[in-house]
Amino acid sequence: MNAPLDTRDRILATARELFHGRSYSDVGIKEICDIAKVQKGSFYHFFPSKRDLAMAVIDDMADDWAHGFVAEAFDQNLPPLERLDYMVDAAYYWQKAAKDLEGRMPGCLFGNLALEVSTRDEVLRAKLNAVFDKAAERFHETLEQAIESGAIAPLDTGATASAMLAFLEGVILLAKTRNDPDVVQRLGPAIKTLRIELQH
Amino acid sequence: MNAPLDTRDRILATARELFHGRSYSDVGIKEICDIAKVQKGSFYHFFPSKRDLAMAVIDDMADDWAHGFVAEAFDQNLPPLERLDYMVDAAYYWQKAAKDLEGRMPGCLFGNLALEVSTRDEVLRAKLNAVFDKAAERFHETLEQAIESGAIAPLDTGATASAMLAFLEGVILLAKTRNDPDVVQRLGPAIKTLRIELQH
DNA sequence: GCTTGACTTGACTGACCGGTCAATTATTAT
DNA sequence: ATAATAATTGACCGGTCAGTCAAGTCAAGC
Repeated sequence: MNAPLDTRDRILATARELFHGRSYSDVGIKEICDIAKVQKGSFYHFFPSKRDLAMAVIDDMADDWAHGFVAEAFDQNLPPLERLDYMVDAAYYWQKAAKDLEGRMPGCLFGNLALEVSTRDEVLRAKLNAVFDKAAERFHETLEQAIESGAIAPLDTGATASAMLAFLEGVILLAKTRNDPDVVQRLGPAIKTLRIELQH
Repeated sequence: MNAPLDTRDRILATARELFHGRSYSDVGIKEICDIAKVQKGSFYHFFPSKRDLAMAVIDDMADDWAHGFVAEAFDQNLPPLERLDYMVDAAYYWQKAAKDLEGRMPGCLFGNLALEVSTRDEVLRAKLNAVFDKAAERFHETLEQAIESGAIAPLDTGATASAMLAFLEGVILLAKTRNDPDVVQRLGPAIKTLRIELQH
């Protein structure tokens, strides 16, 4: 296991881990290079700037995310409402594992980056926004199907989907501040109670 | 108006504004001093370190917050559920005003700082945690009163209060990422639908 | 008038920041 | 074999970072 990654991948993986565990501005390129066993010049051969690295990290994580537990959680074979619980569970176990390993709850990389950089980098903000849009879309289709199957009464699926995403991010934010993954498990399931009614 | 602030207050007010509008690590002491018209040495006469400044900023903001619109929103004379709407409204207008003024949504200073620093500074994390605890307490008493008055059915007031705070923070996070205060207005009212049932 | 202590000044430190670059070595295509 | 290109090296750049410090200013208390 742990097939030898090529230089670019090593930079990417290291940066992702460090950005997630600390923050964008707290992690310098030198530190990334040292850990990834790469020279500075080599770094700049693959990434024109630190900002471009951040872009790549977001893409990379969004990809893993979409094909990983998000794909599992939003499995079309699962009853819609169970997907929500699955998603909360996945978030919980992930955060718990990270805390057991490193002592601290890293939170959500996208949420962390969004609050840190979205006031000073319009392009990064737009990219993170797109990631959130995609996530909201998964909630959206889940809600549509839940209504179709009669599991819940009709409601404003678009707005409620965004509200659910916001709630999940908020719960992770609070859990991170409390440094306690259990917060996710305790509050998370309330995601199913969120409702925004249709306007008539 | 705008009585001449003394040096310490000028530093504090400037730092608060800059930290809120950008981020903790993106704002340097030199910049704060330049804007506050204070010399570096004078700064370090009042604040032993940048971190101590952050502490003071959090205290300062939490104070203004508690005696400002939070006190208004959680007015004991208002029907409990209306307080929740008031809180959401207040958040919306604040963010909207800030965006109209500066072009960007700053979000919540506490949420921003929490995600940025809580993985690398235990003391700051604890302080932000305490601010959240206090806020959750306002939600808590509101829920207790709502149940007492029969406005809502009994539920786990402690957990639901935390969930509401998390939701508010999440909505502000999403709105900031979208750079659109209207998100707060559209999703915010769903805070009243959140429910975590009592364990029997 | 003298002392004390809070406050201010601005030059300074050393570390670190993101980023550059010319030179060198591997790899690949022809 | 050779030419072209991709990847790597490590020294180097100007700027900024948080923080220090010695030298003062100034007002209050005695």
